[in-house]
Amino acid sequence: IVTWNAMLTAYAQNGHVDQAKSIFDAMPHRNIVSWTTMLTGYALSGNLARTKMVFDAMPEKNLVSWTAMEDAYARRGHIEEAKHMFDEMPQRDMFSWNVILAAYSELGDFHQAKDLFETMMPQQDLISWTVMLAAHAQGGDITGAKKLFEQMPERDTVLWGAMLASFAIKGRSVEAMDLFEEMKVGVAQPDEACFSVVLSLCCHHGKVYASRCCFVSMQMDFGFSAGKQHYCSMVDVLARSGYVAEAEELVLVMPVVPD
RNA sequence: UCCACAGUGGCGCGUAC
Repeated sequence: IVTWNAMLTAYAQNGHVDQAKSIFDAMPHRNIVSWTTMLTGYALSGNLARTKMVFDAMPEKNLVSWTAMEDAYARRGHIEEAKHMFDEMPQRDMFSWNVILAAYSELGDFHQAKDLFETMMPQQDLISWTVMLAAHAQGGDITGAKKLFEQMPERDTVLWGAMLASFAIKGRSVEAMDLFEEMKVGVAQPDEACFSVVLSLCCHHGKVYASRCCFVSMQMDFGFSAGKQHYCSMVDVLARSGYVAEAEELVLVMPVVPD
């Protein structure tokens, strides 16, 4: 059953929900994991009606399936239904709390999010903090975001990335770059998303040399392979700075399909 | 008791509008 479920997941999470359904029907046995996998498969494909049908048809439900349904509504912007799931579910854990928190944040309902975070949630974890940091930044309160960041007892790469992106999006380039330098000396491990943010920042300011250093360092020092966004920034900054031939060369040699 | 398969966070792509 675990092997069948693993197959199911492979199809369902890669956009082949119809093949997943075939496997689901062909499986000798199905358990709650199989059902929940199908539920998320339909949710990922954007078919909310089918998602709900699976949820209703499940022979048994647990916290994971309730949360998956809650998340499916939240991601389609159906906050009322998501909240309803949340209210109706038999138990709650950090996942279900964070889903509803992220839903308010995503909708730009900062006050609901803040209220939930500060007074209603029984506790908060790193993910809740990251959502709130992003919510502050999204609402333009970069100072509040920074304060949250500095107060954090623990920080992971995603949280650093959220702070970095918040600075970058609000035009606080110097702080963004300082933060990135701090990461690179070993305080935290930057990932591809961090490099994307920094590259687009360098690009935006027309800093060809800095862009190039960043682009090279990402691959040489950190072992990441450049993706479409990274190439896009490099090509952009080169071309805009008059290095049209170099930009063209890069497009020709890059292992990415140009869009 | 622990270990395999399903649910939550940052940039972007895609999808939708």
